[in-house]
Amino acid sequence: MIKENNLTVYNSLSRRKELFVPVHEGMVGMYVCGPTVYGDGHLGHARPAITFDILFRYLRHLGYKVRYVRNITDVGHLEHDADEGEDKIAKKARLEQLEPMEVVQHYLNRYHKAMEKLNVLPPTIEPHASGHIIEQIEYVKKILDAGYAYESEGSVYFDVPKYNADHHYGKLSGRNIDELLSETRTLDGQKEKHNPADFALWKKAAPEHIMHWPSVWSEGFPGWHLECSAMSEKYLGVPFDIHGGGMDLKFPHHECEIAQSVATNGRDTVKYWMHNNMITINGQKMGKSLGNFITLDEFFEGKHPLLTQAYSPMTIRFFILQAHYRSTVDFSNEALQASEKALQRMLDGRRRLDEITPASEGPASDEVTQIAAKCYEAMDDDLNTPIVIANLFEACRIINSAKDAGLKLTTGDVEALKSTFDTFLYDILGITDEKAGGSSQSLKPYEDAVDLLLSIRAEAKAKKDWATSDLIRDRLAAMGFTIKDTKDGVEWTLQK
RNA sequence: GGUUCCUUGGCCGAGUGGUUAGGCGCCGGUCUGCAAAACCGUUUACAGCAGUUCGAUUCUGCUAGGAACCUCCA
Repeated sequence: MIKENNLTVYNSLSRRKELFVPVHEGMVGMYVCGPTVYGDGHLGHARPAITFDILFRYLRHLGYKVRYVRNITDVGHLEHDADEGEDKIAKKARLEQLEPMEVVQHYLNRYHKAMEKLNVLPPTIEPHASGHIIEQIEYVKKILDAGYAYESEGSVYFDVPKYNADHHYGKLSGRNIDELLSETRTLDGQKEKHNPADFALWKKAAPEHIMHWPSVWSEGFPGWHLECSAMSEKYLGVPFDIHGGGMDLKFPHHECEIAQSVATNGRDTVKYWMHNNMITINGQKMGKSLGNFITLDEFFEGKHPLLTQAYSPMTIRFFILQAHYRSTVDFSNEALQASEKALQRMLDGRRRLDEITPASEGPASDEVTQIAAKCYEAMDDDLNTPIVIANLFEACRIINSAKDAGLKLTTGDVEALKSTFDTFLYDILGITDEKAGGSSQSLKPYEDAVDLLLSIRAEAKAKKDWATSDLIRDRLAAMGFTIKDTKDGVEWTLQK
């Protein structure tokens, strides 16, 4: 059963927000371009993963059965000039003297671990490009049959001008063919192409190329853009609902996907194209090739010259969600620290909610019920997570006022607030509270020891023995414990 | 050069043709043996110029600055 809703999403193709209506009632197929696994995941990878995780979670919350496909690119991406067409994965493998698939597995494992820390749900299907060579070869054949491709020296190229005569090549990125024809840079292999704007569907492997497969054209490997067309259609059918990815993939990657799909199917296969914006560092895109990226593990451990401290995965997640997914967001320690504190305030609010004793029986007030309604409204408005968060902070203010300023809440208020937090903060935004789960058995005796010290301090305080009480407080603080004297007694936490 | 887009208060970041974003910080207050923490409250903005309008931060044009893409890239 689908919840009553008016979800609108910004469709990059139409450049406007559109009401989301699935192709098949009650079901959603979404495909998101996943990572190329030849290096550690960095902050940039977290953006699409989290953005589309939110979409995935929200669609499921609304009651849709969602098939979420996110691919693993482990073949086919070419290095530029100097590498002479050698596959990126293969190149790295040679440098490290490992099997290509060993490199893939290594980085894929690390990627999965980072995603798990960020509480990004796994997609329902995670296909590897290397596992779909047959499908990709079949796809090339279909494009050849449709007449939009040609073979040349063992490689197969997509005939962009021919395609553009029948359809519009460039409609997603807003490019027109004339400028592409005149401005595309000359790369090697150019002579084989009829036109510089044409792109490879199948590439004949050079002798030193490690990863290659047999085909009727040559021993080679599939072109850069083919895997997403082949795998999305295989698992989601035609047409399907949502295709996502980073904005940097609009051209050429997604433009070429559209061309391939339209050439094969004679129609558009994607209903909604969605693109997350970039994360910048000092105003510039964070990326592998720019050498200015910080890996996720470096964030979690604080080990990078640009980082003044470690940031927890939840801080990173919250930081990303505090900006809209279509805006660029600029990394800085100051911004991350602000998010860290903001997240604490949010989680404290939820925890304090459990400590509130309702002042009376009764239904929830309008002020309280409006919060959830506003959260739904914000999510429906193209996943406006910053507004959701702002509304949850409003809920925090109410909770804190009840706790500290005598605001009276009814049983209905408290229940409604709990439900709002659990739905939006935990289920939809995917924020977890690491402290809420209770501690592991092995730590218990140590925790008891800290409690014991603090109870001695309490006795000292009662006797106005400030020297002893301050000694315990200050020495514990020096070890990394934060001691909080609250109205209801002492609380402590250990900073990681 | 082309395409697309951005410029909001000390900082990060929403949004809107007239009505409170939110967070962090600052400041004030409550609490406290002191402190920290916590909580409450407060603060102010829409790059510049011109136009449309009763009224523009929000629409249009120009100027300045910046970004992404045009090459693997989230």
